Amino acid sequence: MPRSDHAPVILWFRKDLRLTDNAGLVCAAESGRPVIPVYILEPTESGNGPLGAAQAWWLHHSLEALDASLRHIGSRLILRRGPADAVLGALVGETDADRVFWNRRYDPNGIAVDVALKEELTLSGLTVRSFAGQLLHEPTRLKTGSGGPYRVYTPFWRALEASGEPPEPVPAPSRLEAPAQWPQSEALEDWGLRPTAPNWAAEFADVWTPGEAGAEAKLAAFIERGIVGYKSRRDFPALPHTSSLSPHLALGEISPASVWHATRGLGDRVEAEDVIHFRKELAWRDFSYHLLFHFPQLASKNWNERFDAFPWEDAPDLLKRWQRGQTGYPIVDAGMRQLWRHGVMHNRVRMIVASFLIKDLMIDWRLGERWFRDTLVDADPASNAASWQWVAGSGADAAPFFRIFNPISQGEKFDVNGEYIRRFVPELKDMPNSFIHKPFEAPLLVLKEAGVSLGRTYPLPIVDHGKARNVAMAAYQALPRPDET
DNA sequence: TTTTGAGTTGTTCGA
DNA sequence: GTCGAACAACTCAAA
Repeated sequence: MPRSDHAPVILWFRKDLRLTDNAGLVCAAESGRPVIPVYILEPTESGNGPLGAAQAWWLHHSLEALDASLRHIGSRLILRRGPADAVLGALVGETDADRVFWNRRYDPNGIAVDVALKEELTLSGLTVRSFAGQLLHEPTRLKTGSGGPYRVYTPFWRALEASGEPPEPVPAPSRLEAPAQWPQSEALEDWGLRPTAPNWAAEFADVWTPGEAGAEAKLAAFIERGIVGYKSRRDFPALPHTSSLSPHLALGEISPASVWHATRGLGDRVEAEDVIHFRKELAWRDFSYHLLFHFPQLASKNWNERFDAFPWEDAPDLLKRWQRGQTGYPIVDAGMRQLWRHGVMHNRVRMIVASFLIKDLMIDWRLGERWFRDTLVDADPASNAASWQWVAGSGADAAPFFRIFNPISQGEKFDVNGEYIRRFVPELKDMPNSFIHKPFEAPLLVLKEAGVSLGRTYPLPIVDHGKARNVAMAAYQALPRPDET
């Protein structure tokens, strides 16, 4: 038998750290050849884009989990650092592999690297194959009637719904053939992905189990309990009715198609409306990638250029107070502290804190985007940028400028009993419900009984929301009209 | 080509 | 306390 029939396949893992519903992996397994799974830690300027500190923690544990899963099917994960072309070139030389498989990624950096790499490897005689699986549908699949990309979510959703279900997930292979000799792997510990001193990620492990099994457990729990009443209850940050799948999806520990199909056939137990609203959230993720694909500067430039003239404040002290959860507005502080402690923030609270940074503090949304990217375990280049622009009003299909969240009424509406506040802002835990969202309006006696001393145990508000709102409205109204630019 | 209906997530004010 | 209107105009998507 000619030697090339047994030349190994290199399977390059990227944002698809899973065995189930992994098209590239299945194809490699079915080739009947030895498979060499590899993960490459690429420099930030190439490949995956900047890796935030919180997500780096996650990645460490996810790679550990992936290696363990691979060992169960007779394989293992090879770890290498460096630019993808150099690393793959070296691996090909060391292993005599003649084909490289991967699943496609859709962020602009990743696309650029992959396109160049595919050409380079193909020219040097290798077979390169890439597969879909990071999104429900690839970002070029849905087009408007005139052939362009969608800019409004609702028509995008209708088109997605009308275009049929995403492909059925494919099962994990039961066995991978090992190469005669494993190439060298770097040690995960040497990558320094976890924080050392101070260990700000100490509580992450209480909340999260990175890896495919953790993702499946979260999904099962959500299908069992969370999805019931999802449409209305998902807005309440103290309730466990969001799926918490975003960090798992961000690194591809579970595929969006698997999640989509898991919400089928739930019968009478779950209202159809709840399923639809959950799927619409999955579709938002696709819509964000659709936007990013067609507007690669989504994270750095206003999608709507009119906003280039917005008079952002240069206020590093206020930015720091926001980052630390010391604004004096309890719902904002609770959200920012949840983010710091758990690497995540409830979706509704994200809107509130984002609105506060942009509209109350008039700080550039890009600074908020950057902070989220560094602190969220679910940091995603498309969702993060698209959502910040949505709140700023500069994005596609964005919030109108007059939609300015009131941090007091949002708190009163969605955290009625202050449960979420008490969890993350313990210095307010004894405040009565009537003032927990606005301690600055509480009579002295109430404060005293709750053990709160404003400006000492809990900050005074750093801005007056009412005044700040008027200033922001005026700034938005003063933006040049499109025909004046 | 032109027209038309519609557009994630809110707040405030006045009747 | 409740309710509807105003808060702006713009641009998209499809007929």
